[in-house]
Amino acid sequence: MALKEQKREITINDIAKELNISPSTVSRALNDNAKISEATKEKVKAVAQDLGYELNLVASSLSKNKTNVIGVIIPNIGSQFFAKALSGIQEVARANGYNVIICQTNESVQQEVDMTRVMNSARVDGLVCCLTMETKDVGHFDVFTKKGIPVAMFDRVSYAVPGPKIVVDNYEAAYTATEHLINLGCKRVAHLAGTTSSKVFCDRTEGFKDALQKNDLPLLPQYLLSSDLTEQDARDAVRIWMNLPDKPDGIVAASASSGLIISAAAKSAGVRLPEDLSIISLGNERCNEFVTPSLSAVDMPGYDMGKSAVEQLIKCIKSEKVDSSITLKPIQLLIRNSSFKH
Amino acid sequence: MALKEQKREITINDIAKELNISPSTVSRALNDNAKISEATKEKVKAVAQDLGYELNLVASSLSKNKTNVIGVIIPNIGSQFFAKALSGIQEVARANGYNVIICQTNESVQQEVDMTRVMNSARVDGLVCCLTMETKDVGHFDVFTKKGIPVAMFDRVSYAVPGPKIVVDNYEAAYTATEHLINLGCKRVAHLAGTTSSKVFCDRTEGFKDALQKNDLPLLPQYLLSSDLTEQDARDAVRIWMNLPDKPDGIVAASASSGLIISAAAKSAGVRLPEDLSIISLGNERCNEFVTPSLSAVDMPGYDMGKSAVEQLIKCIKSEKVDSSITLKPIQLLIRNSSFKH
DNA sequence: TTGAAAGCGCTAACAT
DNA sequence: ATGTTAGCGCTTTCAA
Repeated sequence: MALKEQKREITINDIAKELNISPSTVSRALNDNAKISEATKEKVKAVAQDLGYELNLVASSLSKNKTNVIGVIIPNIGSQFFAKALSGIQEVARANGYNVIICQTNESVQQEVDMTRVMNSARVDGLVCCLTMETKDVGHFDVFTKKGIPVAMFDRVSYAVPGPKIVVDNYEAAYTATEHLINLGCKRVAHLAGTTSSKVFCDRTEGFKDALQKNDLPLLPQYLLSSDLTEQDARDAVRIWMNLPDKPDGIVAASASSGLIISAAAKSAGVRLPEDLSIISLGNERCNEFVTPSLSAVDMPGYDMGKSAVEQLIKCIKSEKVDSSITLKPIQLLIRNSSFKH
Repeated sequence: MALKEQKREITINDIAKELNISPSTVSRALNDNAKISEATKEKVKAVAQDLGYELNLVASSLSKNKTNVIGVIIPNIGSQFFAKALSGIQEVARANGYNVIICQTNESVQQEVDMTRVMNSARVDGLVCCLTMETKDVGHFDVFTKKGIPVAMFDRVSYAVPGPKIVVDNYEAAYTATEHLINLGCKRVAHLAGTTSSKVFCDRTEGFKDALQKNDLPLLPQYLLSSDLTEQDARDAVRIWMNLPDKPDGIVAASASSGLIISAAAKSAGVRLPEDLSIISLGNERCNEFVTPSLSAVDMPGYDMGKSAVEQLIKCIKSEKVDSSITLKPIQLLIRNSSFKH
């Protein structure tokens, strides 16, 4: 136990006194203001260093009415997609001198609403956001829009909120994945879909349906299961499908995690992969390479999306214009052994 | 493109004018000060709501000399251990009204040093930190210690910095894992160790060595490989070991990721798991359950460690005492098929 | 090139 | 129970 030492922080006033100059000169010198002589700058910086001065960002923010902080609201850090996005966000932010404050919503709309209030109170200069799967109403972003604080959204976005959007074509992702299975020779392709309240998952479902139709395959209702994509949902889906008289011979999983579970469940049910059943997941995780058979996937570029979101956001902050451009990031079909034609 | 609207923020002064009372009364009312009449509080809150007032945390922080922000410095968000820790940190922080600003060091000491400066400038109320594998000198934390700002460290800690420490017994983890393989009948147990500049990995190596010794197994130098645990390192290790006349029949991997790669590499080299080779990794990831054979591991409780770190930190912040207690979190041996006795 | 002074929005000691 | 006032540390007009 050590008592808190009451060493007051060094301020620009301390530096000013030390040099017998005014605080404003010190401030300007430290900020490399053009009108300050090199001599003064050097002296000021030397003393600052000597005294161990560090800018008080709180005071600076208050007086500049700018915090240099970007707020990030994401559903959960646990998913590799978001972890990568966060890395991208972090890196670009830091490289541009922004700090990042982060909140997870855990897919709860209420938490999302709460978090926007926190971000507003913190007076962030901009917001990067991926909505929860359930977010319908986006009124909680109005406060930023009204103040001209830009909000960049990625992946799960709402076009009702102005600001840059970074997305992938989820329809195409599912279409490509489904067609890949069909090209492999699959005749009975099933889809474990996500919640219908999320556009991302609706698009994926549409892509799935259209791929079947374009390839003259019937869409059997029992082959299209919608769920929250929990572990249990995935296991249930496999159980249901494998008890059908006409078992599917191909499965498109709406998420990376459900794909992994489907594959594991099918395997332990004695289904031979990929001979009897091909599987592909929408969303790729590191693990997909390690399982047996390795799991094919459509990769969504998380890192890139996070990176672009902040880049666009900073552009808005700097220009004081809110640009509602849409950036479509390319997806990538990763064919692995779970869907390999022999 | 929308032009930034210049709507000034609502302040307590606006509320004060509206009600013909003083700003301090407003401030007190909003903060539920005991000396303010219920009637006034209600009026103030009603008007605040009406006007869409939101506390300016920047101004509040400056005047209170307290930001309600906790800084977090971690090596990388990509690892599941840190992602979980971050979740724990986030949750406890938010539940206690703290915001969290996060920086990744990417295992770079220089970045770690830079990040401490940022955190200092941001005047965080406390710091949660997991050191890089290479951090030796910890002078960059002195600035916090001197000011009485608590620094809680977890996993990779330095006892040279005062403050709570949340750790696991890495010696025990490796000892337990190694002995588990020995009990299985393994006679030639190898260890892919991490860098010797990190205490965590040194402890693990010691645990490995001692388990061999206590069980009267020789420690052959070629069975103990130290590395940075990159993907390439893991592959190289497998190649080296599998070309030995006396191939190991058990491997203890110093990290979760290296364990997964070792297992995959061994499999594709045609080694039968677990018949010819048992594998266990120190650190568990979701993926360990999904690979074939499922990969045994010693689980390190990331979520719990993050949670405790913040709990202890907040205790220090509130009491204005820096408590250097050490919390040892229990580890868990997860026996899966990669080390299963038949 | 530098200084003086006001102000960012809130809090808190002191007064009433 | 409420008002007055000063101040947190910095930036920024305006003046010199």
